[in-house]
Amino acid sequence: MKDEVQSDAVALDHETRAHGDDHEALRLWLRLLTCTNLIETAIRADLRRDFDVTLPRFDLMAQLYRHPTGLKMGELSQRLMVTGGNVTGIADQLAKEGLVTREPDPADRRAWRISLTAAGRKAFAQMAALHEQWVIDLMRGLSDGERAQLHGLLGRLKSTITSGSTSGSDGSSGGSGGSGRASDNLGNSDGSSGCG
Amino acid sequence: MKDEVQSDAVALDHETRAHGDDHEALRLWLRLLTCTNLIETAIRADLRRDFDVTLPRFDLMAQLYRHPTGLKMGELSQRLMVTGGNVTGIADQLAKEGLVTREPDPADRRAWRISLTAAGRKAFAQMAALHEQWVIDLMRGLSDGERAQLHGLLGRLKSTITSGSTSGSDGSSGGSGGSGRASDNLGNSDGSSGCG
DNA sequence: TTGGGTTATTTGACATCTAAAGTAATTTCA
DNA sequence: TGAAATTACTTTAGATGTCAAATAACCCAA
Repeated sequence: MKDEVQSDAVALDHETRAHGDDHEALRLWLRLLTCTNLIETAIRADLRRDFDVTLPRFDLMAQLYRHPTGLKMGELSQRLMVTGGNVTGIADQLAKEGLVTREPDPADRRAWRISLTAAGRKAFAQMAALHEQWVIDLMRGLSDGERAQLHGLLGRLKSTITSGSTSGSDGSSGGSGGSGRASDNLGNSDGSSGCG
Repeated sequence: MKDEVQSDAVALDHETRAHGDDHEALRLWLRLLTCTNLIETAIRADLRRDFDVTLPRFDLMAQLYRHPTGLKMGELSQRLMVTGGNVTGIADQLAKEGLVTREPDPADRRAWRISLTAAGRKAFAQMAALHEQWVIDLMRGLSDGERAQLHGLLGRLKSTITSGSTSGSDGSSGGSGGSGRASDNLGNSDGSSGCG
């Protein structure tokens, strides 16, 4: 084992792009992006290795696991923070694999109610435990206090973004605001790649 | 202003999936994911609206902007934290649009050296200024101190993940470590969607 | 009750991405 | 030197994702 990996070897990533004269807000954003990418990549690999399942499928099942009653496509779209069309595809596949069911919503003929099948619920439960352990592992370098502090700050950041949604500071950006369809999915509350 | 937006209206997102008995590390991860998604979605929409450019293309150009000498495909792959095949595709398109050039690396016939063309450099410079303003805007809800603190904590998290890469805590996860190819891109340093 | 406007999903065209396999050039090392 | 192991990229197949347009069902009001 070469000893060069540890000490000075600066990792290359988004943040590397940051420059001395960049605003600290920009550097903060790049670092946030890097952390998310690192964790996501790790979990994705873990899920594939141990369960041969993809992250989006896992995420969708995770949401359903919390709602035995089932969720509508739109609700899934919001919680997963992806477009409706995307959910259609993933749900279709899971249904084809017998992990979820698609049933017409009794109260609204336009909507569908998606829920986990017994097989899906069982499969997810197994994955969830391990998944949670992976996340705990990834975070174990931070102390309890640091994690709490980080959680709090991210909460502030989230509410900041969610509320001041008009975006266009005052600079030169065009007017705009909610454009077409993508904004339908905004205004969620916290992420979905959780587990059980 | 309606007072309903602030108080109770819980946003739906990944974090919504978190449950009372979930480990706090898991909730932290979901919140981190949500924040990243929110910012990414906003910036993606801004880029499309004002410059009709996609985020990955912007990111790739951002990296090159910092390196007038050019970067090799592999370096781009590392910094952008995506697979090599992905970079091939995006670089090809940018080349076709005349924004970057692909030249054989004089020192290594296997490698290519990608750099911005004059047009690409000019185009990026225009986007960068506005992009940085958008990010500053998105973060303006946090005080200088909070941003600094967040930056620091994320830095700790990043180094934590980067170093303790063996992943399998001690729990039941399989052995593993670097699997096949994706891990080639790990070990970077901070994100890439930065701007000028 | 009949329009018109809104909402829930799907579809289609494309742009990203990953994972895995293939190609070619470089290094290592006996 | 010369074959084995590496490294840099590309390619292929398939899964995600977005955006915009199309459908269908719901809701409100005149």
